[in-house]
Amino acid sequence: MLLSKACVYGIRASLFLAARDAKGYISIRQMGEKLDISPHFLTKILQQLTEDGLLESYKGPNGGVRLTRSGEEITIMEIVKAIDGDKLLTECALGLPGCGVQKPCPIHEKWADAREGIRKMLEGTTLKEMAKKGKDLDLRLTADGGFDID
Amino acid sequence: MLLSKACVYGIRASLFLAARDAKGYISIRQMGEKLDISPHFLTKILQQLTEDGLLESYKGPNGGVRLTRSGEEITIMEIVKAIDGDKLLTECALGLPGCGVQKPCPIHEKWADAREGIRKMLEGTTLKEMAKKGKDLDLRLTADGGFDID
DNA sequence: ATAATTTAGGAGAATAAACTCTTTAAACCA
DNA sequence: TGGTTTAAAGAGTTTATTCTCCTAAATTAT
Repeated sequence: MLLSKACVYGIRASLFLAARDAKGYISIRQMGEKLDISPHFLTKILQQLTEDGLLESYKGPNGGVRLTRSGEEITIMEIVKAIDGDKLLTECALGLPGCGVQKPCPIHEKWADAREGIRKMLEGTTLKEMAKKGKDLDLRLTADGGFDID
Repeated sequence: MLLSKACVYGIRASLFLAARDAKGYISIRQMGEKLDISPHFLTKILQQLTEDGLLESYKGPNGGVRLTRSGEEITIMEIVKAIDGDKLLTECALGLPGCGVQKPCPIHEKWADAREGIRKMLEGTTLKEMAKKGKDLDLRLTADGGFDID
């Protein structure tokens, strides 16, 4: 699999946040229910995004999490890096120790090309853009198969 | 990770076979030692390739495995499919249940493009081609970091 | 025949990933 | 102050992957 489940959950939750019109905090429990992700697990995942500065959290009643920056400025790449790291974009596809530019493995170059495609996709896609498309076309995000946020 | 470890091991072993000048069987134990992969584990993995018809095996002294077809005709795609299946090329990147053409998720289209890059890489790379490049340039394949086969 | 070599097959251990539960800390409200 | 709501932190459980080991079956050599 390209992305870990934790990473996918993180993306979906971030997308959910970007799609919300409301600016305030929303609780992770609520999000978990909407997205059909265990709230406890989601808490763990979003903690990483908070540590990385992508989200900010607030405790107590009416607390929760929200995006620190506008959805236009946040790419999926940032979320992937925060959760899965950047091994997807740096590591050799055959995982040979020490494979690099000096002494590459036989598919190093071809894989580098394919990887660039992935990088472009991740870097070239903002949360807002995805959220807008999702809302306009009523695409699939939440557990019920729709894009209803509120 | 894009490919499972088992899959990477399968590719490296197949590449090893394609790079050999000798036509006969070679034991999995020998290959495992050269490639620094547990022979028992490698046996399990290569069984899948044998079941899939990519390899043929022979028991007894001087037995082992060999490619059924010429290395020119075998692409990495076939090995990946035999070991990891084709979920990498069919499943949605966000893994949403039921995501498809009719009701895609918001990154469905972009991911489809990136995925095509991966598919082209896997389908467009033959074992022989990799083996030749590996030998010519003495690239990295075996545990010692070289491409010495015999 | 008997022993040696090798793949096949399956059970099991070790590790990692995914997920759950409990406790703690912060913030709010009555 | 005391209770409620929420994220944070960490321990524990389950599941999947990776890897090891043992036995069986096939083939060869003596």
